[in-house]
Amino acid sequence: MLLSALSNVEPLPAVSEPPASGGAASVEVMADDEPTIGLLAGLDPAVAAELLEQAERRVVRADEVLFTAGQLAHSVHVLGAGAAKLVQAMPGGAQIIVKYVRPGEIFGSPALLDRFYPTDAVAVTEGVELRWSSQLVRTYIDRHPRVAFNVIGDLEARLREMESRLRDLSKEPVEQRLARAILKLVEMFGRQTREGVEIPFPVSRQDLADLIGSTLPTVSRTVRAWEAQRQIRRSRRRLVIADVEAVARILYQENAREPDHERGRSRTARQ
Amino acid sequence: MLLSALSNVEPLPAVSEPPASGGAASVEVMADDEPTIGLLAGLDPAVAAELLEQAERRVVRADEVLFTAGQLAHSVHVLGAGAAKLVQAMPGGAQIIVKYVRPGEIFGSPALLDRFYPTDAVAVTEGVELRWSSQLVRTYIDRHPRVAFNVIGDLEARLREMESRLRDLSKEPVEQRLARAILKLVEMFGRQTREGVEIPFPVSRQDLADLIGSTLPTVSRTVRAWEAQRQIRRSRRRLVIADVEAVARILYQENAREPDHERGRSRTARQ
DNA sequence: CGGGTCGTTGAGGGCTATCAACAAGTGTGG
DNA sequence: CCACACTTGTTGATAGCCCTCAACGACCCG
Repeated sequence: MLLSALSNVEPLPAVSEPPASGGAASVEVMADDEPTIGLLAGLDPAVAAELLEQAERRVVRADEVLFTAGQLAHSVHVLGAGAAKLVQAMPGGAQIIVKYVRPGEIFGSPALLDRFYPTDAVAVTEGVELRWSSQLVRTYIDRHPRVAFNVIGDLEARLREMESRLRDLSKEPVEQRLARAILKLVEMFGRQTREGVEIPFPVSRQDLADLIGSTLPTVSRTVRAWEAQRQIRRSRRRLVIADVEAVARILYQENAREPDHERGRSRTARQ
Repeated sequence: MLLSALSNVEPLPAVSEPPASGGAASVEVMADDEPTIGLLAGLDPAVAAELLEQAERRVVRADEVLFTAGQLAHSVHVLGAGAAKLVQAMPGGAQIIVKYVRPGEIFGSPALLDRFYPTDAVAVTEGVELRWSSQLVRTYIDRHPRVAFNVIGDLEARLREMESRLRDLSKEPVEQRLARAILKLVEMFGRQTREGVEIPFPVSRQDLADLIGSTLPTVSRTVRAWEAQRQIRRSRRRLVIADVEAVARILYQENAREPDHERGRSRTARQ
């Protein structure tokens, strides 16, 4: 009964490593419609199916809050479909978007350690959420170490992603940070349409600002300029990237001051 | 033979959760001299001892490179003593310090997944490094799931730390970021001396800049001002924080615009 | 004591946050 | 279906933080 549309996931592709997600702008558009659930990767198909069956499935509406920061984390979450954002509110009302979550990615993993959720999680589209009680996952980890590796892999990937964002935030101007953020969205969620690549959920200017650590007016101006150059369009609150490569090219404009021909890094080169 | 000074760690304190390391400025100074090795937490003492014995121990000099970014990660690392920094070089020669590592913390965990080290690791003091081949750790994870939880816990903690830094970097001016960074160093490495709390290894202005995403001259100016106010001193290349509370107070100066009395967040409040 | 690294300080200007007012889009109820 | 309220986005003006460039001083090590 809990098992429904998703039971067809059973024949899992074995051990599919998540893409390395390096800092470079590998411009690709998401292909698969059926999410690869990181947590189940590489498991004996029977075990995977069993674990999948025990997930609590739930349809979520857009803008629904999946959990909030500070709650005791009781379960581990994965999206079966849809998308969500992890948001951290700051004193004063500002907020940052820590991450967009796509189907298959684990979130809420602090549950495994009986910690508190560090962020709010908000669905940005209608979708399907799978939840496992932390206790259950722990028993699976005990019996199937592969599950632990899958969690570790996911956390490592997120850590790499955060490191990369930290780097960008420190050293790149808004324009490039914004380009990078959009390219990342394309890579994670982009759907090819006739008009270009579409991000299939609303992304407001404020969202973009919260993603790159900037402000609404600044983001607006920048995006506007790109709209004027026909690189980006907007159709009913959704971003459509008409010319992905043009956006990617922004990353290399005027940036990358030549790496300083001296052997030892000169002083100014370090910053 | 490999087993030497560290064998006395055997009677481990059970299940010591690492401190939550929240965003707030809990001003405390490190107390324990014998590191609690996260990887071994909560294990049967016999197993812990066994695993500890299998570590490859190595004395490292200050400034020694423990591994470099891009290398295939063959082992999981922990410091038995000393301190290290994880550094990510950026095109153009700039770099950022991703993290300072203290004794007991796991680093180089990508090894578990046969990935590549994402950063350079450089010792900042003489110290002791423990290494386990990734293969060995994996067999321990298979047999003792607690090891996996320890890794997960460590990664979670780092993720929280990164989120917190991302938040600060987005929204705080240099002065406060700097104060926060210094307080963090105090919390992680600070030793109480007669003159104040000392960070027991050299931290250059450039290091501080790389830590907060700023530049050497700016950091220099700021720190200089604090030195003039006797909050901070320097003795042979080491930071000494004379008045920790004064530094902590900087976090609250002029910051924290009042949280907006309206019920719904006003527009400007979000940014 | 000399070279090199690291730190200090000044001047200048660009980027972008901030403030503010208006426009456009979206959804709702009459 | 239109009008209205509300949210979201646009655009201008301004200020100021901090990066950049640059030159000099201090410290450390051989």
